[in-house]
Amino acid sequence: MGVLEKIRKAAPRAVEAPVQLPLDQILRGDCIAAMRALPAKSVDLIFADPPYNLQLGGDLSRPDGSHVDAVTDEWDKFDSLSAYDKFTREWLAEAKRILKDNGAIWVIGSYHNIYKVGAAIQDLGYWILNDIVWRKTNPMPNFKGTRFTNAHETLIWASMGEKSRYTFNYRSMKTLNDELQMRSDWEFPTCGGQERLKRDGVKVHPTQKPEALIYRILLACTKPGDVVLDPFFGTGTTGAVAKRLGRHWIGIERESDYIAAAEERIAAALPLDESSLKTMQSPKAAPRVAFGTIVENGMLVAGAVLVDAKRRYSVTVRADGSVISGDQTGSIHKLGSVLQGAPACNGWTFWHYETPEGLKPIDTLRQTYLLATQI
Amino acid sequence: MGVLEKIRKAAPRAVEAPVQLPLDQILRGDCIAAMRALPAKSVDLIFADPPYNLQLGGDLSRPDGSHVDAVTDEWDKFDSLSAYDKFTREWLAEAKRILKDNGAIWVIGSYHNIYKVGAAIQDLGYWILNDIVWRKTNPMPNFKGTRFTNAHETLIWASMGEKSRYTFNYRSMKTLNDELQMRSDWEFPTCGGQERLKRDGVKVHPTQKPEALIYRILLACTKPGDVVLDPFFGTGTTGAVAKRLGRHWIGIERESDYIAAAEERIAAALPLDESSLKTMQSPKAAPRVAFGTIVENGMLVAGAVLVDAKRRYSVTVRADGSVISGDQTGSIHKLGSVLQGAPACNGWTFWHYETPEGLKPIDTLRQTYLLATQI
DNA sequence: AATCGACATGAATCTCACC
DNA sequence: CGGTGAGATTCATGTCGAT
Repeated sequence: MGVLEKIRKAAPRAVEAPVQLPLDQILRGDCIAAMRALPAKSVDLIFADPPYNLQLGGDLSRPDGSHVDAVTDEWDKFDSLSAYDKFTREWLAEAKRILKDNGAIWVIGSYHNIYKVGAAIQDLGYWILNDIVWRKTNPMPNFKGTRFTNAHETLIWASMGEKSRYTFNYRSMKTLNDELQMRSDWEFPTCGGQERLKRDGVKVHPTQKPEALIYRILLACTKPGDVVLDPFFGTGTTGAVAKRLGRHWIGIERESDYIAAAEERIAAALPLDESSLKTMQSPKAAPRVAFGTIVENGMLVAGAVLVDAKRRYSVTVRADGSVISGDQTGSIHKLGSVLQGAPACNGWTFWHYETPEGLKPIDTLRQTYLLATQI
Repeated sequence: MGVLEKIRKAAPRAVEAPVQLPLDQILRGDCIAAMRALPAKSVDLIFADPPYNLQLGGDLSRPDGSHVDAVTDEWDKFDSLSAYDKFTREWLAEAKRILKDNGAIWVIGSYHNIYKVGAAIQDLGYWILNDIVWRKTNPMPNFKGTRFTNAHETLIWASMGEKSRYTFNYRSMKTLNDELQMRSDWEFPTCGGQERLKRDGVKVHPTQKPEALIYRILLACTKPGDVVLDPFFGTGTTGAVAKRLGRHWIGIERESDYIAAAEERIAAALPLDESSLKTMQSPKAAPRVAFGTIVENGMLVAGAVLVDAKRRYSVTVRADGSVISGDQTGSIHKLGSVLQGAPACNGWTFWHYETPEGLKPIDTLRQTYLLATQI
């Protein structure tokens, strides 16, 4: 074996250890070119929100005559369906090179593009694990009455191959969903209100995603310290959530306006145990509220301590909505029963949190949440 | 209209008529071969529930029915994936030939196959109108806790092309949904109980679809008397629902066990009577009333003044049913849009007239007129 | 100080018959 | 095939100003 061959063979190993990843940074530039500059097998998870190639027609107005602000940005325009197909396969191939063997990818899209994305994912040898439906609580109606209200978007979750050992924090998801398996249909409102980034009263990005959506994905499919890459970074939702959850992130973005907004936003994001109350929301319709939802919405933060009414027991809240006491972990209900040695326990009424007015049962948080979301 | 003109208008219909379709029958045989025997542009709607049989583990059969040994190596996987792709494109191409220019297709699938199906639909020049999520109220849990509970299936609704004029009974859907637009996420239980066909206590078909799902599709996208083709007929859910709704149906099925079950089932299905079908018709079918008719009948007199709800604009009614404001004249719709500077305006709801009880939209006059002249 | 109503807006492939 | 004009068409949520 010649020297060159030896070097070639040795190179991969040498690369593996001291991998030089631009952690917690935004790389400015074209998505595919920037990905090419990243080392192979170096990233744990990719979350991608690529252009949807909407192909909108003329102007659209509401029945009241007001104008609908559509996505008209250049980055969403492609010459043809096959040009979009080519673009999709190129970035997905680069993504596969960059991912670790046990890594995984999430891609979000709508019916305009998700079938092309999914077909490419399968052709490239990824293994689809689930598709997830994001049901919007407040979608834009179909103003002309021509179709069904387009009330959802689709996410595809895929591993590197059939045998790959991907990360799935099953317990976290089950706890987040109040001891029921998390299903493939998730309900969140669209990104608006305080969370929506604006400059001079105008939205910075036309398609900003809700943090709650990314939060659930990173909680389900990464471990603390993992590296999450977002090749279509936009205004940095992925970076902000990754920072909150103690994950490393890398963003790729072309538009400097978006980069500036993202940097400011991520700088202001607080890691979980310090973050202050936030108002996001999720479920509705269902009278049942998972304790995880209370945490997801920031009404209680990870690290908060809960005690029973007589302060005999205490537990600490974790990011996935489970609680911990010594070496015991589980749902609020489970730990209530275990610590008391009782056959069952309603965690909602058993556990309390500190307020300036004294202890209050966490059920008041659930009531507040229901009031805010149900009317 | 003179006699000659009437004949000229009728002529195209005469050409359409003598198409020889095997209505309300099950064609036994291979789906693609049977479709080839059907005439072009003859069917109004296709509902298809193609086999999903990919990556299910254990036994696997190709779309053509041949057996595939357990998938263990990459080549086999690729082979089965591309074979499925080829099969999908073949039957979708035949479907496109058979459909009328203003026809449409529905296909149901899961993440195993729906991306291949959707990509093929787009490549073949169909135009996707919506994708619909069927949320199962009672999905099978993920027993191993390795993924999210797969709690939904996906349906794609596509027309023959971007400009095609497909059928969509908007009002029926809105009524069905309690006067809110029907959304793209539908909730139904899986098919079970009395509805599930069984023989000797064993389910006849592994993936029988709930009738409620097909019912909603046919109600939304067909008119009474339309022809619905189901190329993967199975136990005939499409036929049973079509018969109930007064639509013609054609089924294609290979397995004689399924055919026998389907025939028995459809024979027992009872059609809804005409009057109940009629109530589900769109009020769009109600005859149009010109504003001039209202004036002609003295319900408003020339010289009457109309204003908008906030009294910001006003127009005067003229004898021919036009309205005037300053030097602007035209229809109630045109002046509504011109005065507001809006791209369009529904004059019936925009303009109001004075009554002792206050302002009322002129649409109430139209309703009164319709009530008095109908029946 | 609460409450109410007007107004704004969100990844949207958004009319159709008749000259 | 293009132009024209009549006619049909919206839900949930957040903000802000008026009462």
